[in-house]
Amino acid sequence: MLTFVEENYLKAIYHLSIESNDKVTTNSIAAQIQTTPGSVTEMIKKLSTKKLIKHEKYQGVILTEEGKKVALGIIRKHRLWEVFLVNKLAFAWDEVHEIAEQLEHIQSDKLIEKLDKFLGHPTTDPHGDPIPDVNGKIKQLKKYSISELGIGEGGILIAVKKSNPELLRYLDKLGIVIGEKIKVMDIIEFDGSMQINFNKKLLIISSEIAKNLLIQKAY
Amino acid sequence: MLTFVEENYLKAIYHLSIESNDKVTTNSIAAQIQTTPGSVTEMIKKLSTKKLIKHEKYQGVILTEEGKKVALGIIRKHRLWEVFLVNKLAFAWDEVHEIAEQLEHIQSDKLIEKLDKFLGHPTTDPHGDPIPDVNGKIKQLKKYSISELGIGEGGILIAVKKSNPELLRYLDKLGIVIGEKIKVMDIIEFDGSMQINFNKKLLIISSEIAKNLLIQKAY
DNA sequence: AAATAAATTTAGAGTTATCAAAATTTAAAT
DNA sequence: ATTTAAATTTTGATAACTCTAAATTTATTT
Ligand SMILES: [Mn+2]
Ligand SMILES: [Mn+2]
Ligand SMILES: [Mn+2]
Ligand SMILES: [Mn+2]
Repeated sequence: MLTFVEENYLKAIYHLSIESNDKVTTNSIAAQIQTTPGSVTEMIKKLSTKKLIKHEKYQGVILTEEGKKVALGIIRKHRLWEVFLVNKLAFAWDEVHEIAEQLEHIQSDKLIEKLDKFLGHPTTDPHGDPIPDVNGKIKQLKKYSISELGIGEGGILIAVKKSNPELLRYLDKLGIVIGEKIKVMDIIEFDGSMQINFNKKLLIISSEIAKNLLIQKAY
Repeated sequence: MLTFVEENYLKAIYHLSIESNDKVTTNSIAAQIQTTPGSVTEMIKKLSTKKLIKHEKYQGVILTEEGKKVALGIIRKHRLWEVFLVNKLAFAWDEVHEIAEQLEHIQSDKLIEKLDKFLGHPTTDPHGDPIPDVNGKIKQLKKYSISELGIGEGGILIAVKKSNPELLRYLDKLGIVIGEKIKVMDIIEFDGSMQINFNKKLLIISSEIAKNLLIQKAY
């Protein structure tokens, strides 16, 4: 049985490993979890002896198969609870992440099975992120940030990179929601901001916002 | 902000104070929480400095108004989650207590408000226990254990004293459910077991079971 | 190739909660 | 009123996690 803290470390390492496609560094973990490098090193030792991660001194860590399975289990719980909060309790999508951070640690396999059924076996959470299945299988469909696109390119908005409440509320304000068509109309060289066509409306977004909008390319 | 452990102590002290109508002893807390008297004394000091309980050395503790409010808030959460688990996720009534023990510590006032609304503002949990309102008001209608009754007396079964899974499953087996009429038909002097009329069926129950069946007297 | 900078680990110490066992106080029995 | 028993508190030690600051290793400049 893992502690609350151990679970959070595994989840953080998983997320960082997806971003970097490589070994995860001590400092990046410290930044993600908002703790100090010294604490991270301590926990790395612990998770290593439990064979949840592999670690060579000064060389960063990677999750073992077992560690990855645990991490995906927590992410599954997190995202299912987010669906519950939005679809059943009528929370806004920017309010649910913090609460799900707590709910993801509730221990009961049966609870998650029943919750999944109650929600109608959803495949994505309110921010467009895929929900791993019971066995930890996750459908990672290739996502492109619109900041990588050129003029005239576009697709369907499927997710938002960071579930930051301020970001999500701003998107609400602009009328940007998941599932609609988005297309790059112009790129302003000066600051990288973009003119986009979202659902037949023209909008200007900063490069910082653009980075956070993830699409599935339309063929 | 209280820790998980502090919350559990306050809840335990509240429950014990209801049973005893008096100061709660160190040993009874230790038994309830399944810990040692030494640990209880340590925590008593901590909760006293936080003014959540009052304590005189060797004389037991009582909750302050603030402590009572906190305890009732946790009980409110516990019982609302139990309703959710039974009514929405189709758990059996003997399966929910353990999970609610975890869920009761999730911190979010808004979550509980919304959950309460989603459940239709229930007034009792699946075991018949009253749910405190947002302000900590609890409708403690007078409950009588049928073990205190004489032959011919009875009422409506409104609650079960202990939410012990084995007990609850046995009651299921006997067909004993909350909300139906119950009446004492005979008392066997030898071991205190009782013959009861439950919902027009005759049943024999041990004195141990009888103690746990709580009724509201019919007038 | 040295020197400097950055990242990582180690060392030492603090917090919260736990336990077993000893010491103290209160309650019960003789 | 003593003695004995029971309840409670204190003491000393441990576990999990945290921090700051010093020491070490690796990476980057010059
Ligand atoms: Mn989230
Ligand atoms: Mn978390
Ligand atoms: Mn319960
Ligand atoms: Mn609890």
